[in-house]
Amino acid sequence: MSERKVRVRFAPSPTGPLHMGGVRTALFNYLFAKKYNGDFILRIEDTDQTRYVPGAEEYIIESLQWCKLQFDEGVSEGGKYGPYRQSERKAIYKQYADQLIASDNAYFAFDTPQELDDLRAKYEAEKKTFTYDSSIRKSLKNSLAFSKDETEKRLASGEHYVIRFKMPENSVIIMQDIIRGEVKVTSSTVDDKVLFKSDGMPTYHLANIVDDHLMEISHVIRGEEWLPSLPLHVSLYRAFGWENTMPQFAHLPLLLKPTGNGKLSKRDGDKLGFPVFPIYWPYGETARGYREDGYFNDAFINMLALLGWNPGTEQEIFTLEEMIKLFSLERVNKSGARFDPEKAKWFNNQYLQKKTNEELADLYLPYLQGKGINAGKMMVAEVVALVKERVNFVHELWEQSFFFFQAPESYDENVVKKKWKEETPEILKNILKFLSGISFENRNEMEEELKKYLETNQIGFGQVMNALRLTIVGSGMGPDLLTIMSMIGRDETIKRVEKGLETIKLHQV
RNA sequence: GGCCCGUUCGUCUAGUGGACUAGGACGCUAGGUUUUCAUCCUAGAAACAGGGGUUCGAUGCCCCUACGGGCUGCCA
Repeated sequence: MSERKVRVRFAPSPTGPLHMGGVRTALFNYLFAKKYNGDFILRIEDTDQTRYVPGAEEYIIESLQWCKLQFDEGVSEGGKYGPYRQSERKAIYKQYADQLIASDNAYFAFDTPQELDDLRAKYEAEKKTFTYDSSIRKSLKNSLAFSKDETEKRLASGEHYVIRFKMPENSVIIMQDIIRGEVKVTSSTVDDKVLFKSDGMPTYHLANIVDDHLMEISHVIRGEEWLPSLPLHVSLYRAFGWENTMPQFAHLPLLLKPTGNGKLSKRDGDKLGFPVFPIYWPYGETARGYREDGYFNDAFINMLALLGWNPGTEQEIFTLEEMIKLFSLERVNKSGARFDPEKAKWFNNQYLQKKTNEELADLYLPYLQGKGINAGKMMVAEVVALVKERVNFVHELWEQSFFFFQAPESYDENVVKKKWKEETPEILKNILKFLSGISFENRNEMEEELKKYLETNQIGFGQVMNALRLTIVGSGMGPDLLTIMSMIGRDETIKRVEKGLETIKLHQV
């Protein structure tokens, strides 16, 4: 067994906001690394200068920070395998491409993008697919087809060229994937991928092999969309002579849309009303984030972890530490996981219910201040205790508890219709007198008094409570009414009942 | 089209040849608790894609079909 230190990398491309699928890939890498006391590395794959988006790199870092996924090495942590930004490693790649040319594993190609586009279009018209491979490479413009002199001449003249991998012919490439087991592919079905671009930058394929090798990456854990290029990557390791230190591969199942077909994409969020990104993306076409939508970072991570992985028990709520302990790539599913926004809410609910009233009060206080309400923490904690089980998010606390802080501004029509009877105003007027004569200090004593009062006056409990609630809360919802009354106090209670008596009567006319 | 990967309740999943009357969770439905609403409790509906093998025995192994997904760029 190899005693190699576990080193994994998360290698996003800074082309926009990182979506939740990417966060999950980072999570699985992190869990795996920490489980084996290994290193978790951030490498920025910015080899495509045309797709670079300012702010994306910072966004990625902030997102993962919010998720509490700490890197051991990376663009901001540094490390002895740096630099960790591929654009800053530019000088490294050319020599490796040259090495492949020298060993006859790669060749120069002079076909212009336009020529290739035309070829693809021509093939398309005949319902065929153009692939730059061993069957055709000899008839295209490259150093395999040209004489040595011709190639030299073109190179010397400064003609643009790319370096393509000379994919081995007619061999069966057998690969091992930790999640999927053995995967076999006939090499002839893989095309001669570009390794080095005419702008002097490597493609992903070259850069990722070279960097993983140089950075001593032990395991490559990435999305399933990379599985088709695994034969190429394995062939590259072989061509370089690095097969004995080649990392082990694990291709994660994709995250699918909640409804319809296909993998989860940016647009789905707007359409179905849930965030696709971890945090708010502020540039260009902005996008909402889980953080801003009120999700707790640990709930978000927990939810993500269970999409494609589970420890085989019935436990569903895990701390990061528990996940690290229990994680294993062998227990990652093979099939794509459809994301369910409803279950995401449930996870947040679970985390919210676990918080203490004081913790929630601290989170709720700024929200209240935003509404212009200055309430003490003790009082808010009391309120939170009464309504927290009714909400999934901190911001939902407001609609469940606003009546502790301000009088209702309207009255629910349906409740008025159902509970506001002809005799109601008369009953409430009498209740008003009763209320001004009792203490509001103790909720239970209030109930005793009220019961006595209702009994002597021959009034039913429900008859008065529903209407009373309507005037105090504005609808038929909320926690125990006497508790609410005792908390807002006698003056406020009486004010609301009087206002209700006025307003609701007017409604009836 | 070609290549590759996959397929258990609507969704996330448990299941590693007999323990399966296929378990849990979300959601849904019904009942109970609650003066209201929500919570909570209880119950319920709900799945092995289809067909062939292999085996004494297939959810689990093999093959085919169907369906789903990914890739097919000088993108990653």
